[in-house]
Amino acid sequence: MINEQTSYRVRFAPSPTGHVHLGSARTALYDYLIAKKTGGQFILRIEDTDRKRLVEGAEEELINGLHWLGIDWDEGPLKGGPYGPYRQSERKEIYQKYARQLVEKGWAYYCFCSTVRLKQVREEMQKQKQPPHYDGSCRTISLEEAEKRIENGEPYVIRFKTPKEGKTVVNDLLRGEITFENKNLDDYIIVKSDGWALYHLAATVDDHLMKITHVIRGSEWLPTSPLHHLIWQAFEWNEPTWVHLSVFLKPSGKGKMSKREAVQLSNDGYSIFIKDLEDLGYLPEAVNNWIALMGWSYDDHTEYFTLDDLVEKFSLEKLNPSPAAINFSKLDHFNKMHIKKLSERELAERISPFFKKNNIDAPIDQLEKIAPALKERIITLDDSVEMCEFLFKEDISHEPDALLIRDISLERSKEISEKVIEVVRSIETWTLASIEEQITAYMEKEALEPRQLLSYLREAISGQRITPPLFDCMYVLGKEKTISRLEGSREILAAL
RNA sequence: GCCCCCAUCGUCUAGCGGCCCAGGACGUGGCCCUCUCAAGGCCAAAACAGGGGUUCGAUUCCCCUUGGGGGCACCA
Repeated sequence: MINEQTSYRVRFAPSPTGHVHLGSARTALYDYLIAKKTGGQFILRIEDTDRKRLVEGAEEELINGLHWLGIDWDEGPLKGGPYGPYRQSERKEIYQKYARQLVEKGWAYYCFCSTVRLKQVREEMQKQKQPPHYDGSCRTISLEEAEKRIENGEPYVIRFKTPKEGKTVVNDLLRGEITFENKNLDDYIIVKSDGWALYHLAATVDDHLMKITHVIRGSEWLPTSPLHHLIWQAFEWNEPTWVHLSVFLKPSGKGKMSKREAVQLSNDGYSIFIKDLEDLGYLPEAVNNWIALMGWSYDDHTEYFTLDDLVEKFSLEKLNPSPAAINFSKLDHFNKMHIKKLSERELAERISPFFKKNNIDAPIDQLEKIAPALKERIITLDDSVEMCEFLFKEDISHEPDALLIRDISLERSKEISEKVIEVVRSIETWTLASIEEQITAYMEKEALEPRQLLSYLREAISGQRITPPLFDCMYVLGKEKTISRLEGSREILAAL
């Protein structure tokens, strides 16, 4: 049963019915990693057979999300491939053909029960404390009679004829053998009355036709896995290796993510949707690193991974089957780590869009100069705007009181605000080193503490209480602008 | 109600019978460094759900209980 093939063919098969969330992204990532690692192929397949649930733009969002994360597929939409089409909505006839095969082999049957009757049956079963299953009343209809009724235009579905006795054993890579009593299984519908195949049939047929060796999917599929196993057997096809991933729980660890929690999260500056993460200032590198480690580990201490590292180190055997609570402070941590690893130029390029979004004209070259200081202190990319927008704005404002130098008289403050301008003027070569040297010398001369003079200068040139290191700020601001801001502050003080 | 899965610090996890009076990371607290904010350094508190077995020896294997999660659609 275990697949001996060394290069894996895996598929990520989302349905375009909403936003892509962390759980799907992690499945896609694992698919990508194991395909790359084994020199196999990663197939993207769109499962859009339920026409009613389609959401406009969802497929585009999905593709953008994967691109942003750097997860590229070998076969699928946009790329094509030898086993296409890769959109299930374009494969309707294929599923019908195989469904018919199942009927002919006696593994499936036509069912003419109305939804009204089905509902009644279910309710009756529940009243009797039985699993709410189909009662199998159409099982006994002969193929001949069924075909006649179909010809007469009677609506029908196709059901899988699940054995009533015995057991079905599914082999999961992480959990081993899982045994299900057939009597607890249902005669699941595999083709709807509109002629579209349901997941169970469509995915099985596609996985076979696309030569998938390993199916990596969420553990919400575990309860229907015996059905899938049975369908594979009915076709006498070689089953892929099943890997059911754990689910993600909400940050508290109690229950899975609900809509309410998702809203609460976005109020806190977080999101479980991939499309939001970019705008929130997260790096795809960090997101990958973070989700990779939710349910997988490499050893007892390594935590920092690039995508390439992951490709090299990833293995299905180290997957953890237990559910994992989402921990956003860990995302922040990884974001900091990956920001630090960025070159100054790269960081400048990545934060630039956030300045644009805030209508601040921040030249890349300037951003690059402040990048070293920024690297050490921003958590998300957008933090950089708040921290150094004053460098690029024309006007800044002050609370007059904030300009007062601590522990000295107002007169002395005024005097220093005057003199320090001369010191700055006298700096001939505007470099980080000379700025620091001259200011420090002046500070000593006046017997001022750093917390006095430098705090004043910080407020004077920025209007902010928190900035990157002062000398870096002055350096990037430029001599002229520094002087004019010091003059502005001097005026405010003089008026007090 | 029925079926299935899971179970180590608050959280993510290492551990696949003795290396473990349980290791790492995030977060938390303290100290040092310091021009703000960070970063960095050092230190601390913090876990094997409970009960039975198996074994010379269980966090590791088995069973039960409890707890948590998932599923029971003409959705995936």
